[in-house]
Amino acid sequence: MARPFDVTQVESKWQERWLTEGTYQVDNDDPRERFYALCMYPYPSGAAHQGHVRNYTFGDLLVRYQTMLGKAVLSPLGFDSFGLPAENAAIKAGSHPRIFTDERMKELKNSIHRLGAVYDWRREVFSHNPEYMKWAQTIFIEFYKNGLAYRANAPVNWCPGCATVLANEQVNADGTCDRSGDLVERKNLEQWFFKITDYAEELLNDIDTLEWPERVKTMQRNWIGRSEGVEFELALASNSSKGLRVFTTRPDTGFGVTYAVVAPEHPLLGELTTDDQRANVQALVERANAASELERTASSDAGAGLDKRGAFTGSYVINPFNNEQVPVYVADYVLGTYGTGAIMAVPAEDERDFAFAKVHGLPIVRTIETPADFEDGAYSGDGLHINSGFMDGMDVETAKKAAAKFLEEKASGLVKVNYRLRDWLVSRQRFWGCPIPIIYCDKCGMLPVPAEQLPVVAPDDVNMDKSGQSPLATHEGFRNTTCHNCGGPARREADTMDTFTDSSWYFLRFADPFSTGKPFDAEQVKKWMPVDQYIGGIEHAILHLLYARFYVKALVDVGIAPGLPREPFKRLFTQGMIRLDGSKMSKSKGNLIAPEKYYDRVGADGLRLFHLFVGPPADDVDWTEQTEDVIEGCARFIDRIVRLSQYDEVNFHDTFDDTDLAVKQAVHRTIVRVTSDLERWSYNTAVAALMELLNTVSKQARSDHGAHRETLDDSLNIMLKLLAPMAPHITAELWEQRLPGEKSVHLQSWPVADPALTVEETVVMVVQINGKVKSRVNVAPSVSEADAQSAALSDPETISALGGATPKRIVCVPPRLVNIII
RNA sequence: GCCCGGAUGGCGGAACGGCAGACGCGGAGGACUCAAAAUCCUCUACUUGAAAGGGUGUGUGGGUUCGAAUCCCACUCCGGGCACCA
Repeated sequence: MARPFDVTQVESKWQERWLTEGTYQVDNDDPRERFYALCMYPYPSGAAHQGHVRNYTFGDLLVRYQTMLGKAVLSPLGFDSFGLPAENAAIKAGSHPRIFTDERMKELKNSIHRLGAVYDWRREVFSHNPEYMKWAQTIFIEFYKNGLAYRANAPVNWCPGCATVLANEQVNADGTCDRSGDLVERKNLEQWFFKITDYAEELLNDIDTLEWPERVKTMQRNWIGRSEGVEFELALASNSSKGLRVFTTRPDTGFGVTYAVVAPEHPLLGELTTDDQRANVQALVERANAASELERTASSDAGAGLDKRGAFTGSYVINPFNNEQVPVYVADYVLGTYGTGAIMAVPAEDERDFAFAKVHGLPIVRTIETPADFEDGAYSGDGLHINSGFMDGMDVETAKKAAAKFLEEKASGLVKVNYRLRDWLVSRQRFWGCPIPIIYCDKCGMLPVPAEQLPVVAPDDVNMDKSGQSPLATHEGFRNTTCHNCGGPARREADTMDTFTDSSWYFLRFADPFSTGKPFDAEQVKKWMPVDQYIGGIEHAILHLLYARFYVKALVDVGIAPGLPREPFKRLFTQGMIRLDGSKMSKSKGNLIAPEKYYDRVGADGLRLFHLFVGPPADDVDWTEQTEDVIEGCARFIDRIVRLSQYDEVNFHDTFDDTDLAVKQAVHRTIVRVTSDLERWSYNTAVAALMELLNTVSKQARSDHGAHRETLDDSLNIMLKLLAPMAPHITAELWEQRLPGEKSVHLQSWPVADPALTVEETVVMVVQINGKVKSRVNVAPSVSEADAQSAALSDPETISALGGATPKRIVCVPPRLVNIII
């Protein structure tokens, strides 16, 4: 493809200039209105792929557009540089993850640079930078001191492939590891947790204040999983001073309780089990322990619940509603980690209880009248209560309140809210992460590492082989230390922090990486936060976006970020994925399309235009054979602009005439269109509008009649400004060629349309007969209803189409249409 | 099973109750050229018709409306999330 300019030369020239002239550096005391534009900082996996290109194209467009609007735009970038892939690659290559990571960072940075995306690199943050680690550890210690970080023995998700524990959020719905795909095992281990559950309510409520895609908000709401109910006591039949606490969201169905169930992990199970049932119970518990989390909690195609496995404990409890004895079972469909680990079972109104009751031959008592067409099974809808004593005749909502009151008085009942959200497990038994800054002293116990000893950095000569324990634990030099409190021997914590802790506050550090002696200066950060526009992939809908929200709230509360807004990301945009042959492009799948070949052929500008033009930014993109042609088409558009702005085959005339006015109007209407399209994330139509404008301008200028020189120049200059955020290199180059000595197109103000040029003098009004278009007439945009009607009825084509019929009714919507009903 | 999102020419998509298919890709024809590439111009939903013109058409079926791709109801298919959370 022969191009009218040297792409590589032009693009590298401008990339150098933006960098060396610090065009997009911005200071914290900048007096202009502020805008914080942020793309999720990447994991450095090597050269950029099309997903990165898409992400940074959108981000860069925003940075340049907001700058032209006159704002001080904060545009930082960094790297989420701790993580498993580097560690695994280093083990394989016999290298060190830092060497590996530094190389990948360099590659990625280079290919982002070649895209022409501009950042204030003075603010770069990367996780394995000791300075960043120091503050990450400081934050951990502050969380610890404020009771937000704690150590506990708990059943945790263990991934054998990654040889580490995982957070709940990193386990897929089918029980496999989000990263390696291995089946996750359940283990009891001492681990570190962050108390995200303290913030469950706030995290849930604040979702309403966010300008985020509904989809993401719904996913977070579901993940937090709030449910309101009553916790109360079922007294043991054998000893009424003791009770089994259960949680239910349906206290109104209490009269239908025909048994109770405890989880296999329930602390009271031993006591509840009678001697004659012990063998059965033992077998059930053993089977539940052996079963993977997958078998226990996941489901088959038949929906929730496999076979309802359980065993009778031999004990009975008293249902407080009717004082009847009901048997207590142990079953693995009840989870030890949710609610109280025990439930009251109401088979008539709960599907799972129903299935269990059927299998074990337990009675089913309906407490809600089922609708006439209801067949069989559990009925969970609304209806009037029956068989329910004082609740008979009440609807579900009313009965819930009555039952709660009853349980508060009679059964130590407590109205309670439970969340599906669990505390965030943050310790990892891996090497390439930020070490947890804690020591264990035999005399003084568990102590945070003092500030002056931070950061705790791992030594280089550690054996990282997967042995199931933390690599750092095997390094005696690291492990053994001295207690700063008593001077005696102590051991360091050998686990590292989840890398999601690093990505939970990097955006705060970006806003102020300059202050010394603290993670950041809250006063400085306050100038930029919250992020005005956050851009990233939908895959972070739960994990990163929930953790970061928690971090910011916690940082404010522990006093590291006083006065900061409690929500970090005001607006979020999630871009679509790029798919090749139906599956997501990713390094692990090995189906990447490198941008490099496009940089040489069509330029970063061509590739950027393609990503903007191919479809709505939020939609997925299918990379097909046609894609190559569309990319060529985008480069062709650039070439046409180059040729036109160099007056190639252009004719001129001397005086401004109607054809020039029409062009001028088209230009100003395009300003309106492009501006509104950029504001509403409709980049594909913004590019289309510019293509249309080029067609219009070029057609006139290259006709025999030609263009008025001054009008053409104005048109071209405005077009270059509108295109500048999308194709920054060529627009900067052409601007410089056309207007030498002027400041760069990127420092120009965004064009404003002249209202006098955007109004239409006449518009085409459609004339319909019975809703079908029969004719078109020209009318003034301000035409009255009466004039519109008479214009339609006197139109010859309409008269002939009517064929003498008398209109029954005429609908007038001036100036758009007249619809004649006959 | 529950909750979201989607379905428009050969293809990507446009149209925020008012001319369906902007813009681009592909395709056809033409100009330029010794020729090709590049570039430029014209046409391009389907169908019927020699043409003028007519008919049909936004996943399917209903509804609201003078008027529906757009709003409502039911369904089909595709994509995503959640899923024994009491």
